[in-house]
Amino acid sequence: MATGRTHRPATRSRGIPEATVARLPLYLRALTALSERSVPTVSSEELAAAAGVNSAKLRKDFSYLGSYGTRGVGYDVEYLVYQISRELGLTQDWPVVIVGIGNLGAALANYGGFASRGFRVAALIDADPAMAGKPVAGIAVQHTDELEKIIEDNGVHIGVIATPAGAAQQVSERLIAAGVTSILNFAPTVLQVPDGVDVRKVDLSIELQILAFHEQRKAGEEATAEAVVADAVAEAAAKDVKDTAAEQSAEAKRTAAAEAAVPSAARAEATARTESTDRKGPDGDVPAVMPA
Amino acid sequence: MATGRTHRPATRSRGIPEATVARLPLYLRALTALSERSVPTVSSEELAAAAGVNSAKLRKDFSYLGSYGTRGVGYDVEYLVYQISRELGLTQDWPVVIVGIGNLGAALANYGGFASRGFRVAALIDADPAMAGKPVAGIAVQHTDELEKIIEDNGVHIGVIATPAGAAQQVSERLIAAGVTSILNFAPTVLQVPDGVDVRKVDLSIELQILAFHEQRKAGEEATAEAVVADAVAEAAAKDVKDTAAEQSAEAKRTAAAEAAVPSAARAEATARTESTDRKGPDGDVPAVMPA
DNA sequence: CCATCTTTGTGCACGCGTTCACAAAGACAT
DNA sequence: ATGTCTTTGTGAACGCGTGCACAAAGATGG
Ligand SMILES: NC(=O)c1ccc[n+]([C@@H]2O[C@H](COP(=O)([O-])OP(=O)(O)OC[C@H]3O[C@@H](n4cnc5c(N)ncnc54)[C@H](O)[C@@H]3O)[C@@H](O)[C@H]2O)c1
Ligand SMILES: NC(=O)c1ccc[n+]([C@@H]2O[C@H](COP(=O)([O-])OP(=O)(O)OC[C@H]3O[C@@H](n4cnc5c(N)ncnc54)[C@H](O)[C@@H]3O)[C@@H](O)[C@H]2O)c1
Repeated sequence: MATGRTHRPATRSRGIPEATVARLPLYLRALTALSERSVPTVSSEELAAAAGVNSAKLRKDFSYLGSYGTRGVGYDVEYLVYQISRELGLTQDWPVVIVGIGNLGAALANYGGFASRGFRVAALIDADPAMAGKPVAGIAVQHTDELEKIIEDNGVHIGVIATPAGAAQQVSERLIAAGVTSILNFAPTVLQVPDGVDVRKVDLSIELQILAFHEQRKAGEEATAEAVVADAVAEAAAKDVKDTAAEQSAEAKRTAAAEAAVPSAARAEATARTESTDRKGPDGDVPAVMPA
Repeated sequence: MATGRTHRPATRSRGIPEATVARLPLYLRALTALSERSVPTVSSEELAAAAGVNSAKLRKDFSYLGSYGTRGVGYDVEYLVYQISRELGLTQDWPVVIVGIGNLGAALANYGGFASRGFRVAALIDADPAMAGKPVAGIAVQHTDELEKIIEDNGVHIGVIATPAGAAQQVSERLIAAGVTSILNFAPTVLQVPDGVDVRKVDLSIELQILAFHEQRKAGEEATAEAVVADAVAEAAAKDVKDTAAEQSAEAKRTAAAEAAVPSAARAEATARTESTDRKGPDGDVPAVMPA
């Protein structure tokens, strides 16, 4: 889910591959668990299993950090925890602000995993005047007016956006102008940011859609005759539109497509459909325009 | 953040690359926004800009679905919305259960973006008897005892796990045994699942750590002499441990590493450190073992 | 009907990431 | 000290994803 990486060629000689960086937290978590159980050393095989990756991959990942293992024995757990933590910049304290203290923002503020790894919630910010001063997770919510001052006073470089989609772009601009250079975005929008600013996004809806794709695949394999037929109907209808429209004006084609697509979709759905609600998300989230 | 994909070679002839699948929801969102504004057609260039990707990539992605564009004009918005929706399996209704109705689970249940794309929250499940019957987002929470029955009765194939990390593996096993084949996991654990089950994870902590890594990089570039020195000290201490330990037994090396790593880390931190809290997350989240 | 202009669809090359497989390093026993 | 056994670190091959660049398709205007 990485986005917006400028992927500068790393002036620094030691360039750790992005894919490796993304796995380091995984290794760190597994190592921390071992450390708690006072396990002194661990082999690449064992650790890889715990982290859910290939052991060769893990060894190669570690090789980018240096030679921290001992052949015939494995890796020293405590030592590796320290090295990875240092590489990830976790040996220092990162003040973080959360903007948008609604359902999600409040949950994030309450999340313990935040503080447990060197991240400190420096402030909670919301545009709703009614929220101002109200404590969430033991911290008083501050109004958006204070945003710039908060960022600057606390030397914040990492911001979390949990506002409605419509406000996200503007919020990101204010954060960046005030000094933030890393953003974790929970709003379903593509943020436009200048070079040098890293954006990572977490999008529940996208994750579910990807799962749905594979789920449909699985269902399609033990294809019920019924489903195949329904699909064929939809397919045929779609093709008809295309072929017919080819001989028409672009305008006519568009109309034909829109009209034909809906009924065919409805037909394909008929088998599984339970209830057709009005698809209209709250906040700025765009409603799906699928057949109603 | 894809995980656990079995990556079966796709019996079906039409194999859409995983990277493309992950982008389809992005395109769909941009297209839906255009559709709302009644924009009839869109060029690959425009749509790519809206989705934040390269236009060549977008065209190639669409080419896997078929030839849905018109040269010299672009793509028909409505038609493309339908095709992508169908490809993602969004023309059918997917019942979803959320397990673990705490801070996060409740926020998810309240999230409108869920229902807005063909996903229907079929049930909310929690192990806490006190929660049972309590309505969250208009749905009564049900007890874990009912899990299997709920899954089977509603034909649920997609499950969301928002329990503490310690419970996640067990919950996933029950879900899978009851018929779930796709899991969206918010708990910070690597789930062990059988072939044929897709798992995608959302891990806030990992995202922040990745951001911290890049943030540290940026800070290192306009390296203050102070920071360089502190880093060098830590580095030297670390090296010392390694070199010295090489002449000792593994046991001694481990001890030396553990002891030396802490003070050197503390030293490196000294500049930026604000407050050293006891790192102990709630729930099953593993506490970081870094210098206290 | 022809010319021009726009935009798609894709062949191709390149770079990154993954995985295999193995030589070398080192622990440990004798 | 020497041999055996375990496990690392990495060279090399491969496959996937990305982006360039362009030919072909088709719209549009004269
Ligand atoms: N709730 C979830 O589970 C969930 C899941 C995935 C994505 N999201 C996304 O996260 C975002 C927040 O979701 P939510 O359910 O918490 O919504 P919400 O409506 O409960 O909360 C949004 C909050 O943002 C505040 N806000 C609005 N404009 C603002 C601005 N310009 N500056 C600062 N604050 C502002 C509002 O006052 C409100 O408190 C949405 O974009 C949503 O699509 C939510
Ligand atoms: N809150 C966040 O912003 C956030 C962010 C990232 C990750 N997470 C992770 O998501 C998970 C939930 O976080 P939270 O803040 O909501 O925690 P929480 O403690 O508020 O909620 C956990 C809920 O799960 C229920 N539960 C416990 N064991 C269960 C079981 N076996 N079956 C069903 N339900 C069970 C508990 O009764 C509780 O209601 C945690 O693993 C956390 O690490 C949370």
